[in-house]
Amino acid sequence: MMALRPEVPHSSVRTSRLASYRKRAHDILAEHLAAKGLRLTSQREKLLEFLLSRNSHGSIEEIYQAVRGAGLGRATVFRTMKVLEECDLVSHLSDANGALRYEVTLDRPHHDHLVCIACGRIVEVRWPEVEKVQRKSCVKLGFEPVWHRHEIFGRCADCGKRRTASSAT
Amino acid sequence: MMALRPEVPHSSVRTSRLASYRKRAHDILAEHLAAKGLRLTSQREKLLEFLLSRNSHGSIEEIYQAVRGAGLGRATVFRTMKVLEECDLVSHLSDANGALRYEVTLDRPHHDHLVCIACGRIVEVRWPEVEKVQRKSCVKLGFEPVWHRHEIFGRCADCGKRRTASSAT
DNA sequence: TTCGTTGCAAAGCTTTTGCACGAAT
DNA sequence: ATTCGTGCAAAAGCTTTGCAACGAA
Repeated sequence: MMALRPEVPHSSVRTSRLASYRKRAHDILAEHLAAKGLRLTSQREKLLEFLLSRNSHGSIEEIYQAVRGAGLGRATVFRTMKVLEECDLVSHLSDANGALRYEVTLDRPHHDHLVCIACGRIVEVRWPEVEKVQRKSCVKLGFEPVWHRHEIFGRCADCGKRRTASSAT
Repeated sequence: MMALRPEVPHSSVRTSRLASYRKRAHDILAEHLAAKGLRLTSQREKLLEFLLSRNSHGSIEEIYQAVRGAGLGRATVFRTMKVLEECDLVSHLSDANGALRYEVTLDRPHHDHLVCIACGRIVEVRWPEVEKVQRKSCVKLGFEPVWHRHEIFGRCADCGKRRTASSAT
């Protein structure tokens, strides 16, 4: 069921830069809340902190299990993820069952996902050409895009091999 | 809430061709069922018939409301849509709320969807280049695609205009 | 006759909501 | 002191499942 792996923003970053990255994320949240007359609570801070430290397409349930020890309720996780999405710190995708998953997007280029239906692994792929085609289509049709979802479900290399090994289809 | 509009397979087709189209769909279903040792029931036929006659991204609920008069239960609609999807007569997409929607795919080229979050309208778009990019990526990564989902959510031309008319954002 | 299929209602999941208490400003 | 946020549990969607009756082969 896909453990949450610790992951660093881009590739490997020095501690100093990491700290500033977190600070920036924190500031973005604080500003967003202030601008909307909302409050910076310990729950919102803890959840953001957790996401920044271990970021890998976590489902709400996984995220909740990880932070409930810190006293966060399930409903708060749902509610807070929405707030974080509003300030573009995270964005959601949905897994094969349609359940929500989130990933941190601050400073990360846009990408789409290949989702393995056998092991649940999620691979990120960058498709600049695809984005260009999409944008052109939308302009042409007068369609104003707000968000999109582009996921390919199938068998990853490992699971494909494992399958061929036992029975040839 | 998107009425189901009558729609003809491609553009406009003569009755004779339409009849053969339906017959072919029926045959595909019958063969699929026979091959799997399953049975051709009146419910499965009625549902297929309905979908062929009025095909437009119907949600399960809409489809159910349309055929319940004919004595089909909601569970049967869910179950039958899965069977029809297995023989490639229909395929599903999900709307902004994540609920299932189905469309007939027999003889229809692959396409993706622009979904209006204001009025629910679904526009189909063909993106051959996007498909090519996807295929290449999958081959390169050894990822064996099974199905995919590519939907852009936003405001359609009409809803965008309607919005600008009242308040400028 | 056999066994897949159906409708119904109950159960399952994920997500949302109502409410009283707690906390940020 | 306000007013928003939180946790809990209940409620709400959507989909699946158990089961006795039914019907296709």
